[in-house]
Amino acid sequence: MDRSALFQKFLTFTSSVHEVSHELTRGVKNEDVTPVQYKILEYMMFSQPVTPSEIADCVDLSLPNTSRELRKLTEKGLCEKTTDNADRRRQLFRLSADGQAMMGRVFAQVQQGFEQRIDGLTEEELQELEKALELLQSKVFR
Amino acid sequence: MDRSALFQKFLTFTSSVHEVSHELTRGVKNEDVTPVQYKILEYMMFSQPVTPSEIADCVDLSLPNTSRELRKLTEKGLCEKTTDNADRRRQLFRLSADGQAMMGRVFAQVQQGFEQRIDGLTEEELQELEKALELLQSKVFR
DNA sequence: CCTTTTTGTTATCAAAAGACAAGTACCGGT
DNA sequence: ACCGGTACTTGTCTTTTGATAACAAAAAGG
Repeated sequence: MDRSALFQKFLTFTSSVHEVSHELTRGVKNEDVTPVQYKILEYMMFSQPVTPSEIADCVDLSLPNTSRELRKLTEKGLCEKTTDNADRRRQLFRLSADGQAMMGRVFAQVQQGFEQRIDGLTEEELQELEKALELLQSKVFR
Repeated sequence: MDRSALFQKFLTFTSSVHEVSHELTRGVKNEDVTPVQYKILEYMMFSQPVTPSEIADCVDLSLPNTSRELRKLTEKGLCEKTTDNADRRRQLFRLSADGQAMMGRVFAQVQQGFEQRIDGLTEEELQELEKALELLQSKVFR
């Protein structure tokens, strides 16, 4: 196997993935959140509740800046803050009803774009697709 | 096939791809370019020469801001500007020797990270990998 | 108690990025 | 030669993001 050729394919592939996901989330700009704020909300969709430290780690933001953006999101009514009673230094953030609703809209749009892309594929092709996703996920993108 | 389940896998997959490519290009911050400037240089690696309009389209930047960033990159000696003689309104940008060298370093580092990830895979697994990349590229990320 | 450490917030400042108005130079057609 | 459109540049202003110092509150461990 020619490793360099494989690497080339890897490069164009990742570039395509970026392009497509950018394309799919394009409509997010309608909503009143900045890119960084969106990343935070997206992260909160997967794990809730979260502390500022966790967000800072995963979204690659300093703690002070994370705190600032969380405050802005809270002011916009997209997330809510509570104090952890087990350790009162820790603050727990979760999406508010509005935040849930907004991210729901975004994901629905992304899903629709995805469905459109795989529209017309046979059942067999879908199965191959799933296998390919799992394979790459387990062997390269982990 | 459960489309929702497939969509879920798609989501976690793209998120993993982002994470990994972020991880692989982490060292770029050593070089003296901003993220936007890096995207421009990366684009120039694939197609050269390019006009400001093409860059603006592909990197999703307004023309004035593209022009500004290209000026900065030129001042840093990372790219060069020439006028298209066929149409003297058009400006052609290409990487300078320094720019080529820098992007070469970055790509070498990315390649090394990639090799490391696929290290230990058998010849057969590599073949499967290639197939999977091609499949996803052709059916979803196009 | 009394440090020390952890967790988070606030306040600034600077750099990067986005938006937009205005201007220059060139092309293509008339 | 003129005119409308294209390609790009310049200048300016705002917002977003990044970095850092200083602070407060709670926990952890003597």
